[in-house]
Amino acid sequence: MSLRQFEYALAVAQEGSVTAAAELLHVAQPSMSQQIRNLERELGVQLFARTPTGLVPTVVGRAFLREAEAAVSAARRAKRSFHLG
Amino acid sequence: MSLRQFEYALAVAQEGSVTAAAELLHVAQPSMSQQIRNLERELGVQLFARTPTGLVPTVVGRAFLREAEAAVSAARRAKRSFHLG
DNA sequence: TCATTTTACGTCGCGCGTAATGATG
DNA sequence: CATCATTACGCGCGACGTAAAATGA
Repeated sequence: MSLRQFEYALAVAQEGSVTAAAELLHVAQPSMSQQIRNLERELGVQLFARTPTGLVPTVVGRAFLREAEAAVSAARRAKRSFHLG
Repeated sequence: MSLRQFEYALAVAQEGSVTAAAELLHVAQPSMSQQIRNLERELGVQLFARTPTGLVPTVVGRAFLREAEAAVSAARRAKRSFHLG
């Protein structure tokens, strides 16, 4: 369970497909597909429903994505926090 | 820049030394020392001042740690988010 | 047949532990 | 010399990309 996987899941949710999310983040599409599955496997939960045209978040997926968004945002703030103080 | 590194930095800040933080998180002490340095190198900032008795956060370190805490908390909530909805 | 995801597989970076070294009182 | 951190080094896992296969309209 890594920040990178969180970013992947958020991108998939935003783009609606693994393919679009992968090119958005400049990674190979199978790599992203694999990481989404790894994340679901580790959590023991299906985050996305597979449709012929892409992936759509499940109910539990949406709950997860809200927290993942908070985690990624906080991590980005952490990365830049020293620019202020 | 990973969640694990965030947890390491928080543990070091809490415990006041790499040694204590390492045994708290059940990792070898040099491994944690290395990760702290990797984190500082990646950020380009010294997060902790080295003293003979351990490590104490710098000013920028404290700013970083606040955000890191938020990121780790959010990640933990994400991990358990599906237990509710 | 075209768009998608998934599986298979080899590679490479990196996080880890052990051991050795450095630094400080 | 005791106690801390750091450096050195090798191992193993996992994230990645390429290629091939599956699935569906």
